[in-house]
Amino acid sequence: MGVMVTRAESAALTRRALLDAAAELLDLGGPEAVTLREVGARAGMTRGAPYRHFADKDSLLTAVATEGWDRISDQVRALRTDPALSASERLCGALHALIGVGRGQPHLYQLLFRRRGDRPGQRGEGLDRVRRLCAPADDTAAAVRATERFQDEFLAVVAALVGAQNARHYGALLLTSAHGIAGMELSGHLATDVWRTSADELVDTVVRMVANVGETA
Amino acid sequence: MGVMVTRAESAALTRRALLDAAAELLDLGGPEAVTLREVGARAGMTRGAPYRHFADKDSLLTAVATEGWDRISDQVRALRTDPALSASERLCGALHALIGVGRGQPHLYQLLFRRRGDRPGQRGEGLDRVRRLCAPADDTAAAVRATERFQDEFLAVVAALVGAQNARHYGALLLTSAHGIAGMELSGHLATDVWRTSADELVDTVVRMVANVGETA
DNA sequence: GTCATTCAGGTGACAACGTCATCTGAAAAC
DNA sequence: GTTTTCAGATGACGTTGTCACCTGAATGAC
Repeated sequence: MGVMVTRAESAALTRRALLDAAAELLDLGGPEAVTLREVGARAGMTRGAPYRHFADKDSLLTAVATEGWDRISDQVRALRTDPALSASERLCGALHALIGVGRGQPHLYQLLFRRRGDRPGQRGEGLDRVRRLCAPADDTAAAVRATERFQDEFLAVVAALVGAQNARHYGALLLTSAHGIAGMELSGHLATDVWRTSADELVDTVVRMVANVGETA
Repeated sequence: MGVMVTRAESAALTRRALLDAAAELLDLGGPEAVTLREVGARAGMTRGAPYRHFADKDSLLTAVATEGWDRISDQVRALRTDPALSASERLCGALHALIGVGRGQPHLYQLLFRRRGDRPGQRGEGLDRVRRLCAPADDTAAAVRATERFQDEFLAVVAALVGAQNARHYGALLLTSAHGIAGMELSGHLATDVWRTSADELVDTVVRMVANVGETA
């Protein structure tokens, strides 16, 4: 086994371990279960160690969300550049990719669509009064970049179906609808005796409606 | 001022005060800000008092959500029975009522669509081993009833526009869409340079699409 | 009217958590 | 070789949810 020497490599490795542990705990029990102590323990360290890599717990979760967005963006990109798929198939695939996250990793999904700027009361500058590195702003900026990348990818998929003119409006419509479907399925508000339908049916209907408009208009 | 005598009246009054305090704190700073100590203080009591009226913090929040659903249900009912409104106006009104909650009371809105059965690790039976009253199950059952009432009201509004046959499917479609629009507006994911549209525009588009289908079909 | 019971509320305590200041040892820079 | 940097450990503090225990007043039985 290669002995780890350089400090940069070690830091990158521990940061990765911290992110993995946080993501795993998030999947298991939501943000409440992401305890800095448990994260540190799973990464083979003690409680205060994460503070060397993340400003606070919120920054850690934000970094997890950033990687989640990156992963979805990659999925959408793969769909968009798959020559074996039609435009509508690519769109359906992108929407189902999003909903799939809601099903498989509901806590991560909620984290992805968390309210921005919800950073709870910061208690002033601390940690030897020096920690200018890994400031909270950096993590949020990276998260915003990641979501923008997803939005661009998704917009391109929509534009291929309804044209560049209507892409923005109908892209927002499709994304918000899929988000609402995923959210209500996730929260259990969709599986009621009242609505006797499924998330997949709803997605199909929305896509069909938008596709019809895209053709006629 | 009338002196409070009977114990039942006193209990009902303090329960009301607790709910009001919790709702106010929720609006101010989200569920994290709803501290049992602060709730008790605002209700003129000490920290442990709420446990005589609610099983735990989660039950208190669930009760707040129940009242939120009740209020929205009343709004929709008022719209539904307003003779001065057309069917589509009633639908738009109901959707905007929901989105209005997302704008005015975002934390309450998120609480309304919170995942069911997310009750975090209950630590066993406590409080003198007697507290069979105000069990957590009661609050959740009441919350479910409240959401069902909303669903029924909303379904009736939709049925008046697209007919009873398609009401369930398109009702779910409209509700999920509105929920997604509200959620993404609330989280800030809608106000991006990518989607140059607004929540109101999206709602109008969705309603128009569904109305068209309702007419043609 | 008397007395036992119920029960809303107060109080002390505990564990868990986020976070900070401080310390330490090794890598890195010079 | 010396100094600086910095990842990580450790002790500590304040806050929070929750519990067991206690108290006093309203309630119901007789």
